[in-house]
Amino acid sequence: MNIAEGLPQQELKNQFNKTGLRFTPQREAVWRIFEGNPSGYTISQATAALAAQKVGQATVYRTIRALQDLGYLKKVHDQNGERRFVASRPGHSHMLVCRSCSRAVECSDCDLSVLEKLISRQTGFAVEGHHLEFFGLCPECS
Amino acid sequence: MNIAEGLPQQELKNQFNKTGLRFTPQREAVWRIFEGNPSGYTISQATAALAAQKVGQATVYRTIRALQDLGYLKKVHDQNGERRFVASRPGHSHMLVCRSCSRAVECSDCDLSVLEKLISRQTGFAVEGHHLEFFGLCPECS
DNA sequence: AATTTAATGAAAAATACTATCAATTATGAA
DNA sequence: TTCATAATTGATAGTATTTTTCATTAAATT
Repeated sequence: MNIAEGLPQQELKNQFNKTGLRFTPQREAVWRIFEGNPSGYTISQATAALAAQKVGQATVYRTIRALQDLGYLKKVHDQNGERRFVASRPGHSHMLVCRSCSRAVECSDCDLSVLEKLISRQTGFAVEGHHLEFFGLCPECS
Repeated sequence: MNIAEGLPQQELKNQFNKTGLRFTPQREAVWRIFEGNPSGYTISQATAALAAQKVGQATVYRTIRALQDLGYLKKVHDQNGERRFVASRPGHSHMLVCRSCSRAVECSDCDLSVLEKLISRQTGFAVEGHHLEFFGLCPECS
């Protein structure tokens, strides 16, 4: 039931290669811990977990950024306001985060265009996009 | 046209006093720079601006946190993904941030309950709330 | 195999944030 | 007002986080 379950490693490798980057064993190791955990990790949790696999701290930082840039990691905020990264599919979507276990699921994109029009009228802004994050209790924690 | 324009200093003072805190000249200085700038400040911008007014770094950190807790500062993300703080009224609301000048305006709360119900059905989550931030171009930058 | 390019990781550097504590300032009671 | 109490400040030290550097290693290309 992972967000990115069934994502072929090949797709990720291709995405890296497309921009001249290499899908190294270290980068694969980083991806694997996220792919395997729907609650994701804070940076410090990830560096700790990956240190056990002999992946250096700088590499973790660099890889998390790369995965973010490719759209395979998204940033969310847990109950404590701490920043976590969770596996996701590329593209715009919204995240729904459990306040108890931090499990995150991706919501299919919801149409806020009506809202954006309303806000444009109210404020005079040309609204171009939004970030939306939901929080609540996941089925297991309910 | 500031978000918090016309907010009486008195109200802020009362809010501080209500919890046993004092509205000191330093805290007032912090508040004033935010009140006067709809684009808000990053922490480092704020510490720099306030150092010129002889407000110490620790006090800036402490005061920003206090103003946040009281609801008079809200955190937004600018075009570079950097965290800024902008003056706001207490309570739940959404922020609309200009990608060019970082000017932020507060949107009256918009009803996402229909969306939340839909997401509950789709995911099984008990949705309790959300964070929503819009970005676009403000009238001046359009 | 030789060459070129990218990635790694250890360490240093830079940045961000928090805690400590003596001195100062405000508040309230007498 | 004066004294006692409590909160605040800011300098500094301390901790944590993130980025950069660079020599080395590994991968891709020729």
